[in-house]
Amino acid sequence: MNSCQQKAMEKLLHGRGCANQLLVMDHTESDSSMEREDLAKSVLHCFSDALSILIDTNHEHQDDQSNNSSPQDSSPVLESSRKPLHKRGRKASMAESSDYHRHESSTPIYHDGFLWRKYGQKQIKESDHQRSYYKCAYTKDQNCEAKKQVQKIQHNPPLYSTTYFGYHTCQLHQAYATFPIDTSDPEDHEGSHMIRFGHPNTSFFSSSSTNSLCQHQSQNQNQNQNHIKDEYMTTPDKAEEWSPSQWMSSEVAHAVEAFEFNPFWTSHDLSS
DNA sequence: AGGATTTGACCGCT
DNA sequence: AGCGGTCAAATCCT
Repeated sequence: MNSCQQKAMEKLLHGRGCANQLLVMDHTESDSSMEREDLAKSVLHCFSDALSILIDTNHEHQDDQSNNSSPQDSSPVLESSRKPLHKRGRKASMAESSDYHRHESSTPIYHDGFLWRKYGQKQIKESDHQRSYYKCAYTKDQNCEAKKQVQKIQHNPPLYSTTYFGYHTCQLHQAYATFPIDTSDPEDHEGSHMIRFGHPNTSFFSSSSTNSLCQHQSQNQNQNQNHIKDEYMTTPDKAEEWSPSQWMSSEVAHAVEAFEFNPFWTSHDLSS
């Protein structure tokens, strides 16, 4: 897979993360409707970005072919992958980096499908609000260099800017795919505490007996999963009630249909 | 106790 | 020199 395909895949995976978040939100909470809309917009944004990348890549590929360039030169290399990272101090401005994307929303995006660890907060000049710095929770474990910055940019109405830098090389997204799917009797949960999350129709479970990555994730997403557990384990008949169009804008619902979007696609699915 | 967050210091870039 | 990104010790939280 070349870097642009990987970039596009990352966008799609991020979109999936947002979609997951969207799916697990308590849609009975009226005050979360704005956040749902913002997440839905993020999903659309990610799809648009992925499409743009793929279209651009296709054009570049065609250009390369017309220029008779060698096949190994046809994969554009991300600028960031060439830049050496300093151990400490300011790099070339992150916002000047080519591989970032920015979302603006009325609520800060804390839960976007990835696990983040805050590593700094700073008052930015000519801004009334502080900027928070996050890096992927698997930075050390898996050398994942994805980062994000969250900053309130407007007070009334509240507006938050979330900027993502770099790409997840961690296996978190694959952990979703490696959660065991329970094919046994749904009543038989002996020895493992099954937590169902995501789309109620997908029989998608996390188990306390899965690998450490999954455990880590399930510990750190307690808030999410607890309410999912509460909602879906106690009311299995919710499956009948689920409909994307109920709490997605029609725009998003159409996009999901158009993409035949499945929030549990794996990176393998996306790359094949 | 261990992990996450806060916060002041440090560092490189402009 | 000032600014912004990062580090790491201190502190907080569970």
